[in-house]
Amino acid sequence: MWSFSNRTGIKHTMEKLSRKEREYQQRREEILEAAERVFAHNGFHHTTVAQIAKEAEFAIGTLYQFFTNKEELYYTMMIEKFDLLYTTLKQGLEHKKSCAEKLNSLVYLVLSFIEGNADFFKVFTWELNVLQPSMEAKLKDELLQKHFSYINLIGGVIKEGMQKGIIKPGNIEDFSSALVGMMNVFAFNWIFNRQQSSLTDKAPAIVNLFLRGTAA
Amino acid sequence: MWSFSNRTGIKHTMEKLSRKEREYQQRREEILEAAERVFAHNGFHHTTVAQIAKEAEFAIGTLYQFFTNKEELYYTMMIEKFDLLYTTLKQGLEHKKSCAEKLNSLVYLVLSFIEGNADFFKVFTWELNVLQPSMEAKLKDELLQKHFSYINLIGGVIKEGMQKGIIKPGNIEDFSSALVGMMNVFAFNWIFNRQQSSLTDKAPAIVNLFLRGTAA
Amino acid sequence: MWSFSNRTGIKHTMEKLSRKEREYQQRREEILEAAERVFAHNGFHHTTVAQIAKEAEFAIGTLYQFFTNKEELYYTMMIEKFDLLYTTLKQGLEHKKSCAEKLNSLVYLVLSFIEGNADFFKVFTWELNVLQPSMEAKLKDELLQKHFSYINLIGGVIKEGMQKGIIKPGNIEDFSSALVGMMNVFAFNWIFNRQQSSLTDKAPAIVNLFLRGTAA
Amino acid sequence: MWSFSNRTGIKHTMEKLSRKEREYQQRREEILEAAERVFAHNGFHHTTVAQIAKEAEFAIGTLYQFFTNKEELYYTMMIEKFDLLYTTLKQGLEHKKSCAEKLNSLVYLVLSFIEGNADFFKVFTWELNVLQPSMEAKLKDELLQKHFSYINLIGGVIKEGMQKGIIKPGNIEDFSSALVGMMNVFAFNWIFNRQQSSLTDKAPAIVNLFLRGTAA
DNA sequence: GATGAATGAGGATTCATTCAT
DNA sequence: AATGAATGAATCCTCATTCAT
Repeated sequence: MWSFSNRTGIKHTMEKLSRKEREYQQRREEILEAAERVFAHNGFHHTTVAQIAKEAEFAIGTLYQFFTNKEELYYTMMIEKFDLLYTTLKQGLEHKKSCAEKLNSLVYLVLSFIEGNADFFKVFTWELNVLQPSMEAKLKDELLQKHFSYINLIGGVIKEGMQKGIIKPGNIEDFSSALVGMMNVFAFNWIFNRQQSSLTDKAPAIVNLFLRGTAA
Repeated sequence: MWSFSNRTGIKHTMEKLSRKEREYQQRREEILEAAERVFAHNGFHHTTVAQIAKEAEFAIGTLYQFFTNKEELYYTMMIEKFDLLYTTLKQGLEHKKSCAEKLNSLVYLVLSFIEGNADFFKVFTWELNVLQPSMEAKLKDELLQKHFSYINLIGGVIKEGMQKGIIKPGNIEDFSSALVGMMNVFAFNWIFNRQQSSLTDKAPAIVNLFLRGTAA
Repeated sequence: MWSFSNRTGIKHTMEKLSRKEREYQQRREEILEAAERVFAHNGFHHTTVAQIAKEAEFAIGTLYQFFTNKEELYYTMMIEKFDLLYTTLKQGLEHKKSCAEKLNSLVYLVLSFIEGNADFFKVFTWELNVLQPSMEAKLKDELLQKHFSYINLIGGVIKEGMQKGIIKPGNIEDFSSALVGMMNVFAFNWIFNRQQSSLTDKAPAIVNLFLRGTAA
Repeated sequence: MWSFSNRTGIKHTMEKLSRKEREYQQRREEILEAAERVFAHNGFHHTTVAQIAKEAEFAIGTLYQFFTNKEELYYTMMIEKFDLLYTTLKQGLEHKKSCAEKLNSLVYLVLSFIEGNADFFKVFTWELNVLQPSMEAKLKDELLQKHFSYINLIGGVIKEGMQKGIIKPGNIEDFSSALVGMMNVFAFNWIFNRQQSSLTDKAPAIVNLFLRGTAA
């Protein structure tokens, strides 16, 4: 009997804790989303902490309970986006069999991610290295790590293509770079042209050019 | 008599003016070069006008007699670089006959220009749009114009390739974008990897991938 | 019967109240002690309420149920210390007969108090008047009152010495000041030199200089 | 002939340079004086840079061209005061013959200096160590050096007294401390009592107490 | 009664730009 | 024309205090 109430007690405690935790994470997420919107619109240096606070509907001081400073807020946002991109790709490619299928999905997923996170891409392409002389080396390194993971994931697909004889032997890094480069320009142009038309529509052209260009 | 003195006068004035003008241009150029070095090293926002003045060995106030503000200095520097790139390409492609030759030269010249102006490319890729919310719309437009000229020049080569049946029919803009995208990534990586190896070495790989990918 | 229950009731109530009261006083005291430690270590302005709360192992909000603000906490701590010093001196001098004995004890007790409350002295000497432009005039006045009581107590001993013909006639305030001044410097130096040696060792020298200097 | 005009030229240059230098020093001094007034009135932490700037009739930014930060301004002010005190004492004691004369002058000069620089003393006594956890260790050390110089100067006079048999053998440091302690309390009281009466009037009493107390 | 997350006023510092010399 | 000292608006961050739970 007491063991039950005890369990209930534990449960209750757990619920309480997890509610707190949940609320904490929720607020944190709200702030990150607000930050993404403002950063993407104004760029890192033209964004004031006050703007983000207003957008997030929190007081300035509150932001500083979640992130130690403006830069951490910025990098954290970027890192979480990369995590999401990575996870999305990982899951999306899991069940594809052929290498061509994988490449198709890859390009499609990336472009579609960018379509859905235009703000992030804007920030990513334009400001990744603006913060160069910053002190938050740790966070910056983490961000670069995430970027490498993403590049390596692409490299993996290409490597597989080579092994299967679909892609001609060559420098995997160069091929990955070429593919990423093409996706980025299209994304860049799409954002610049105010997102008329659909970015994902360009996927077939990119895959086609890449596959023919690298065909064995 | 008067005509002589007049001529002399004119000549003298001209010489004087042109010396003045020459000196003016020379100082202006020195400032732009100093600016390029400092901007490339620190990025736009982490560069102070005082730093540029020191690098250029002029007083702060003097810079403001050549450029109305920090931003104009920045954009002017960028614009002049683009002009140089454009001229270089124009001249370099002038006497090439075949389209393949042109493409080869194009890629080689661009990569080689970037190698020789790494600072500029650094700034260009990373900060082109950092200045978004700025007021100097006029200058920004001019910079975008220059960028388009450069893209169009590439488009011209591709169009020619299509007309000659070397490149399969398709969206010229897309093809240009793809090519530019590939060049940019390689440049980006090269700069990131501290410029080990030569960037121009990558030219054949890029052209090959592009030509095979777009072959008719 | 009723008297019993009454007594019990009263007793119970008293006990309850007094337990509550006791617990209240105990917490209050814990907070004050924590405050003393932190204030002495960091000074008033470099101490945050959060630090004190952590040191006291209470929540921030709890402190505010015992003290209306940071300043009150500070002054209260100081006042209680002065009370303690005063009581210690009062009791310590009570049974001394001769004036010389009293002076000896006085100096010894003060120095020994400072030795045992170095933190307090640190705060006292260095920050007594830092809070000048503060609003809590009432508390500050109380603190000054306590300080005067302490000075007067010393004055009393000196007065007695004059009446007994041991100390030459003169301005009692001046003599007290001189004595306090000497004690303070030694205390100051002792704290500054990281409390090597014993501060109380200096007591004879001080008393000697003072007594000879003021001998009738 | 040219040598003369040359000389004139040099002279002119010298005058020009020295005027700049003179003006620079003058502004610097004005700022320091304004800082002294405001710091003494409000204490370090209750003084804002804006207040000092207003008092000095300069813009905030201008202060930062003379002093790297608020703390440096503070310490510099203190250090210069100590320099002045030291020089004043040094010169004032130079031509005194007897040790008693020297002690008399010493106490008189110190008290009189404090009278004329009440603000400085206020700051000195109350805040010397408030800045403990600060980073400007270099400046703080310099300030302590100046303080030691002052103490040593007093120690020198006492040592001389011992050698001449006027002061009984003993710990010079203790004797200096005792004297400084007495002077400080009187100064403290005088400042506290709103500077009624004259502080220097207390000099004879102090010297008398000290000399009798330490007589051989 | 206890808690500690949220608040936002306040202050130090930077730096593009001006203008008197 | 060249200079660079003076300016002060702008912005990041801190922390005493409050109040909903």
